[in-house]
Amino acid sequence: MVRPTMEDVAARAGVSRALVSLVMNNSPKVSAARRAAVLRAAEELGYQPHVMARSLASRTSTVLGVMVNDLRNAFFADIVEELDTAAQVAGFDLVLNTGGRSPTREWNALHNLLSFRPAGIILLSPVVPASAIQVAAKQCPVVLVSRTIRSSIVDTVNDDGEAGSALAVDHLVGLGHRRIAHLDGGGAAGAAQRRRGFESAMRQHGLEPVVVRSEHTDIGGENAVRELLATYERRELPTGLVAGNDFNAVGAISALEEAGLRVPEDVSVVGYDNTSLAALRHLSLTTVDQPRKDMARLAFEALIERVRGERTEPVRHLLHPSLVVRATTAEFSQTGGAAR
Amino acid sequence: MVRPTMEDVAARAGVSRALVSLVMNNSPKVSAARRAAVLRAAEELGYQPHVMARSLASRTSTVLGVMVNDLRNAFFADIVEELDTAAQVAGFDLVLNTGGRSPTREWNALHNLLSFRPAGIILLSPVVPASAIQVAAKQCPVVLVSRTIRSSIVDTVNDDGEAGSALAVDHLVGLGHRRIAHLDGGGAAGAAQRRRGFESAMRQHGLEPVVVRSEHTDIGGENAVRELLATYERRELPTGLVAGNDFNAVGAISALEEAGLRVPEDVSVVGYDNTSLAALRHLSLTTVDQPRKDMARLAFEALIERVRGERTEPVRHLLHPSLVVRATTAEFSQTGGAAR
DNA sequence: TCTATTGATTAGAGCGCTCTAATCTTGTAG
DNA sequence: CTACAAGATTAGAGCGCTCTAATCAATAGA
Repeated sequence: MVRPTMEDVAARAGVSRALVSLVMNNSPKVSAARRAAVLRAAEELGYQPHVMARSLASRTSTVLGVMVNDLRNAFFADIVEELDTAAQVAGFDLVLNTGGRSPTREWNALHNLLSFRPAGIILLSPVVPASAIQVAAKQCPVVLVSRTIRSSIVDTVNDDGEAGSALAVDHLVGLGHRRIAHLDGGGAAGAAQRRRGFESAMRQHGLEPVVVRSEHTDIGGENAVRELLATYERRELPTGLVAGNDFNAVGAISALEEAGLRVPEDVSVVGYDNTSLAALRHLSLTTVDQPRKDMARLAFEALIERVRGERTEPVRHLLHPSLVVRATTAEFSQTGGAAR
Repeated sequence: MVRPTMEDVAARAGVSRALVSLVMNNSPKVSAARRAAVLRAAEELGYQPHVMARSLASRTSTVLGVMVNDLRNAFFADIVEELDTAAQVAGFDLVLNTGGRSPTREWNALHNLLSFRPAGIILLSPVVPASAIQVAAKQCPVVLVSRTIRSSIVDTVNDDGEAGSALAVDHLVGLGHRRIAHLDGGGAAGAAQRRRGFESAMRQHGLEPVVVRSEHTDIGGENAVRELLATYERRELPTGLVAGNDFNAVGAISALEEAGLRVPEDVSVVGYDNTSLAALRHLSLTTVDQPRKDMARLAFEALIERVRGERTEPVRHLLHPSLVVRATTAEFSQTGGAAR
């Protein structure tokens, strides 16, 4: 288990430790002969530089701290995957933490990341108070994804939840729907923006926004629809639903079908997030897609720019979502739709 | 961005660096007065030990390397989340890599992990050759999840895919089904075992196993069912389907319903993996559940045992999956099922 | 009063590397 | 043959910490 050090390689190659260091960092000022000798010695010994020692000595870090509040959320898992891909290319390593949606746990996690003296930190939808983020940002560059903050030293990357909801509303209105309801995600991340976007888009169309309190789960969607069914007469029922997210949409569809209403013939439903769920042909959910890849890329780039000191002005990316039209939305028909 | 060091804390507290070190590692041999003074100085300066420096000096590591072939796969994301939770409790930090299902990329990722001189490494369903794993295992303890290997220094944690399929078969047979087909996952991880388990379970019941080549996707499930429909007369069609995974099952259900067959009245379908998909009330898929939490826990424990040197014998955990019965399976009825 | 003994504190070497400055080689011009 | 610049190599300090061994202080025993 005891691994060779630079000293060992130097001895075997018959050169100094400093020369080995130069070779390992492929410095141009090493003669071809020595370089070959060192490389061979390293190969024979199975030598590999010690990242931490290197980091200590060079006062630089190749570590990027990543804290994700919940990795089970496919959205964040996707982002992490993209971040890692970019990091590998750029020669960085990810130290990853989960915050479990708990401020205190996140606070600890953040501390752990900082104790690595990382080059930078990316926080995915953190729930810690802004002050904690500000403290971290004084130690190294910090980029926030799916969270905003008023700070001149923190960059943020968000999708425009308001625009996303507006996209859904516009789509439904374009299909002739007038009575449209939003299933609100409550306190979930991004839910507030989605609701705001829904409301203002509806008003823009001169329509009255109907908002039902719900949750970002399928059960939440079911309950919300039941409430709708209990509140409105059949003929007054909204014919278009803008769900808080895809799970919510699926639940809504279940409850609608249970009540004898067909989707999309009687009611059109739009989800949000474009999860793998939505793409299933079985569901073919019309939904709003957040450009995760772009978000990850921009977050990574913003961080690296700061790390390299290429920029000091804060940057706030607000990405435009897009609508993926599938089979749960259709033209509004007075009569209640044609058969399939 | 320049952070205080132990020296700074020592100076402010009026003690030596060594004493600060003792306090930071809460050694019992420090007087209460000094401890308080040091702690206060540290607090005031916002001092935090430098993990890498500590690691270098102490010749120990709190880093656990984790390589996951695909984080987008919810199964692995769940495992990572669990691993991190355990790691945080035990005082370890995760350095995470993704392998992108590519042997060469995985090989690089593995090297990156090793360059941290981690305390141990956990590989989630790696595709690198066994020899590479063996090489890594000579440098630090290695635990494999969802992958087997013949090695005396590597621990493994797997779910018993054969048993899982058998569970599905037993369930269907118990419901009276006799013509049962398996939608094979092809080269996907674990697919071979699931098929073997299916075949032997069927034979055990004195039944002829029917295997249709498919994939672990919904499209794959649809195509497999279409093939089945094209091959068999209606009355000869399998009445039970054991899908390769949940996505596959959903696709199969789509194709069945498209062909006018009802699930579960005409055909019962069992998935595999118990993804969030299966739990949706809309689908309510009967499926096989892999005990992810247990798998993560056992993997972590196995690694820590090795790290602590408490065990040198390899351990091979084979976990028993369980069947989650939901609404896509029902008793076989000669007539083609009762109404709902 | 002096010496053990125990407990608290510190000096200083060293972990594996980088980096600056110094030294050693060449090659070339005078 | 000397001088010197350019290139190649190395010595050695130092990154922030730990850890062993040494030192120091205070109490107890004789």
